[in-house]
Amino acid sequence: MTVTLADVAARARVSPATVSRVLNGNYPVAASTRDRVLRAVDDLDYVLNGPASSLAAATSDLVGILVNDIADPFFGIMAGAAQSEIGGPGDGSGRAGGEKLAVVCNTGGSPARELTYLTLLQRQRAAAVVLTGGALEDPVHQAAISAKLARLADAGTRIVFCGRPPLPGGGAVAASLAFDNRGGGRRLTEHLVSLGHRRIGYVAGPRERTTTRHRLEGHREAMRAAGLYGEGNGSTAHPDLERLTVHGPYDRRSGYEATLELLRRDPGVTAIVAANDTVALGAGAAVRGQGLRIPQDVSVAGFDDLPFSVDAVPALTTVRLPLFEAGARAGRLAMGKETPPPGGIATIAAELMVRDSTAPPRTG
Amino acid sequence: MTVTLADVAARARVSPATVSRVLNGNYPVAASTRDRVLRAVDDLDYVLNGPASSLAAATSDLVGILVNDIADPFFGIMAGAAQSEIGGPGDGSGRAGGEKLAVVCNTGGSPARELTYLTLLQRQRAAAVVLTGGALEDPVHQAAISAKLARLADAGTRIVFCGRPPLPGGGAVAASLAFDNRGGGRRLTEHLVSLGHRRIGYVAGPRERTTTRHRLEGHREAMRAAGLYGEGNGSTAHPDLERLTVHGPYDRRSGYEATLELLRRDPGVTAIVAANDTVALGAGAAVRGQGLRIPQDVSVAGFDDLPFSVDAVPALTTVRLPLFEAGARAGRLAMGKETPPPGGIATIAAELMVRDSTAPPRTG
DNA sequence: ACAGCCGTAGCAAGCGCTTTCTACAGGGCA
DNA sequence: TGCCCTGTAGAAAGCGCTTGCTACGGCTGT
Repeated sequence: MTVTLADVAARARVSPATVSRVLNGNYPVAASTRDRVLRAVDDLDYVLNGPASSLAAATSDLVGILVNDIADPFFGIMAGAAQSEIGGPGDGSGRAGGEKLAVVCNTGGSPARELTYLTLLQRQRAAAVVLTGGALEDPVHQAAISAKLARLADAGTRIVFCGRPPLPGGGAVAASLAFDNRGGGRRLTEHLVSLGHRRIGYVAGPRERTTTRHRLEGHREAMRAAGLYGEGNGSTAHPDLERLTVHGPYDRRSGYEATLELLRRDPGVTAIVAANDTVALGAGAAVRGQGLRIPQDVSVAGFDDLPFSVDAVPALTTVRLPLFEAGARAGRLAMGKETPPPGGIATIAAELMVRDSTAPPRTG
Repeated sequence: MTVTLADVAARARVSPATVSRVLNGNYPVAASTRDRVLRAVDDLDYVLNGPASSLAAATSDLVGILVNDIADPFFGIMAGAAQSEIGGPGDGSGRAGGEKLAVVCNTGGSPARELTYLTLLQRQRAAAVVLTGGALEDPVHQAAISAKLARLADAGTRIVFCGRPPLPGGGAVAASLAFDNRGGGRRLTEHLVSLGHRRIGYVAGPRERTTTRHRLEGHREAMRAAGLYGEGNGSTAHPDLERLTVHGPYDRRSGYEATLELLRRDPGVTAIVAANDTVALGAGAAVRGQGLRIPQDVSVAGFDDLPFSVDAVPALTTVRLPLFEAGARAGRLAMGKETPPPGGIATIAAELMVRDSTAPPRTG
């Protein structure tokens, strides 16, 4: 049926072993022999049998990239960047070595699917796995993930976190690139406070996610530092702070509805901070829907600085995360092309981008 | 080292064959035996060796989804929908059968990478491949793709096109879901014409792509039908039509720059039609940057109706493509869960969404 | 009561590669 | 001239699983 190594060997009048060695380039082969083999490969249009190869060599060239939501550019940008570092040398025809199959797997934010994908990847004996985005904080799930990653790791799979905080135990993970969500959140709210805002509504992401919590903690740090809403710490916030916080998924609809809710709870809010830019878009729509102007009546801010944010009207004040750079670095780490940061953990800075959607509150 | 089928067999006191049959559920096994085996699997935390399994069975559970730009929600939405249909029954723990590993591969629009991924998938003996989005029209590349797909197909891989026109020859492809880009483009321009616009700038996508061409052809059909810019057909358009068309990649920057160019070439344009919503965002920014108001001075329209379009200010008039539905259907087709449309080709309707970014031109 | 089945389980032969070990031809050196 | 080393190629033993075929016990049918 399909062409096998043996067929190529026969045509090139060498042994299968030699063909294998030519293809893998990991053993000296005389130039004339190599040419003969390569010609035979071309003539027969031979394609290596991946499973057989992986079985015999006990390794595969699959690299998995797990994302929470593939339709969200936040993940798309990171995944694309990672993939570009993994997918072999440039986009050349290169039948050369390092060719890996970088694939992205969409968990939809579901812990069960995350685990399923990890198992599938383990089954394929993946060479590396990159986990992107915030993690669920449920201890049961976290333990399951840890265990799974440990097994993957000692089967030789390299594990990299990208935009995801390190595991409590550390353990199996080769490298963690974590965004400074807390710092970014803090600086964003500081900016608002410094403009004169006091009543700031916060549209948070889904509960129990590290990203959500860190950004929210940064926000509250800034609020408290400004002497607003007294003491209290992460878990026990001042009641007014709780009242001005609404949780929801990371999508525009959630931003829209949460903002309406916020405006209802306290018609006096002068600023809305959203969990991310997509949510901020929905928030902005809700604000305008109430007949309020941005930023004159209500300031709106996002997080991530996705490409569309600069084109929003008015241009969105947000926190820039170097998604592309982080994804690319994660890809290199996964390939072993870059040495991990000291301690295996790197924190990636988040930069405040002040644009036109925030301004001082209306006096009076 | 790692646990093998034989280990499980030993622990369950059965033969490896029996374990395999329990796991695959394709052969009668006594209930008591099955239980024993499953317990052993759990006890040992056994995970099937995918490559070995694929080798022996001559099939794999990999399904590849090729996209042009993973950071673009246009593709993300389709890919996510397809993946959700492929990834097994719900997100359940399901160690059940149909579990496939749906993976998305980002070609970045590069023909070479597209081919590379196809080869990699062929190497893995993928169960199915879904190709999404417009295709390059270069005959050489098209022939290469056709040949590759033919080989994949007769190695048993199911091929599905989603949002991509059928191959000239038809051939290997099991099913093609094609968007009615031409019709959508036509209706969009008809809408503008009916509002009274005559000088309409067109920011087209990259050359030599089916999507670009079809949308542009639809636009020109409408222009000619309105008696504007005389005759001429697809390839030989009226010079003025050419002058009001600028090509560029599918990103906001391209939209921005192309629009500036269009405004320079003819300061009298009263409407800008963009290749897609992302480009339209950039176009809108350029229009405003020139001190012009949307839609009072210049109308702007997009294509795709991505989620953010409704939140643009003003809300974007565009053409809605049912990306999620199409992706899901493609996923089902790839899994063989749905019978292909007659002739293997289905055209998916595109619906005009009139919103606030288009209005009659200023009289005088 | 015996032949024949049906329901289960095991045997063993691969699937198409990789890789260790062995073989062999030249060439350099003493 | 003879020996050993280097460079190159082949033989063959798996890698861990699937599956066609065989085996065997107990039931059914007559």
